[in-house]
Amino acid sequence: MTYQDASFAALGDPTRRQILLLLRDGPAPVGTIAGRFPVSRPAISQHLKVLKDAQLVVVRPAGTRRLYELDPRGLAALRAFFEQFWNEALLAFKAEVERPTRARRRRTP
Amino acid sequence: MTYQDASFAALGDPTRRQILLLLRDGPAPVGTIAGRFPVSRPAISQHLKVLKDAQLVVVRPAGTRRLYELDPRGLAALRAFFEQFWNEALLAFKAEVERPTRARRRRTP
DNA sequence: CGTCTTGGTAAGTCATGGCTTACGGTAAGT
DNA sequence: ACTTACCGTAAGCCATGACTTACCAAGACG
Repeated sequence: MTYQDASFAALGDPTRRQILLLLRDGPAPVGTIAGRFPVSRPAISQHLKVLKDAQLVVVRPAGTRRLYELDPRGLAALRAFFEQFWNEALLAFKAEVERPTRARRRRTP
Repeated sequence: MTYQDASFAALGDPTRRQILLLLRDGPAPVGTIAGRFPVSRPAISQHLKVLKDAQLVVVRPAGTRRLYELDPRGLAALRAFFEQFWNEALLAFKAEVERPTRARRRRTP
């Protein structure tokens, strides 16, 4: 499984998306993150593992705690993918619209 | 469930992402799409339903066939979300780096 | 009309994934 | 050294979801 596949799969879960949104405010330890969600701490640990495997977050040990923060690598990759797809889709739309006016009648003939 | 939730969930499946990539080349009927994948036609129909509910594709009946094509609405929404998230994440990174030089020693004191 | 093509839906199977509790392991504080 | 705080992992449960086959509706076409 590529990192991109893993990233999209990771984004499929609402809790994981919320975690990413939360981490925009800066690094946070597991306990703090878990405190914001109605699920157990191990559940959050598992989500963080998925996000880490997808290169969407990185860990940094700090004493007995582990600080998680956003990983620019995965985020940049996702953004690039979207940007490219969007552009190509736009081209397709244009080509569609500008297609040699086929049966494009005003009023009824 | 919001359209955005539905969109991200829809992107979680590799086959559905492939379908979207395929539809960049323009509208296609179900049979043609199904022919490109190693799964049955009903499976594709179900995937298309998910994509439609997520506003990522639209259907247009054409005789006995149904042409599926990309839906700019959902795609634009996703792109906007990513763009915003990326920008905010960038700000967070900057704030992180430019934080009042805390214990930033050159060489060892 | 009858038939053939096209495709959506129902029902059932099976794997996956998200959750929980229980446990173990490491660093900090006394 | 003993205890406490923090967190990852294992094991098991259960809902969800991706797939199959079977069936049915509707437009094209002789």
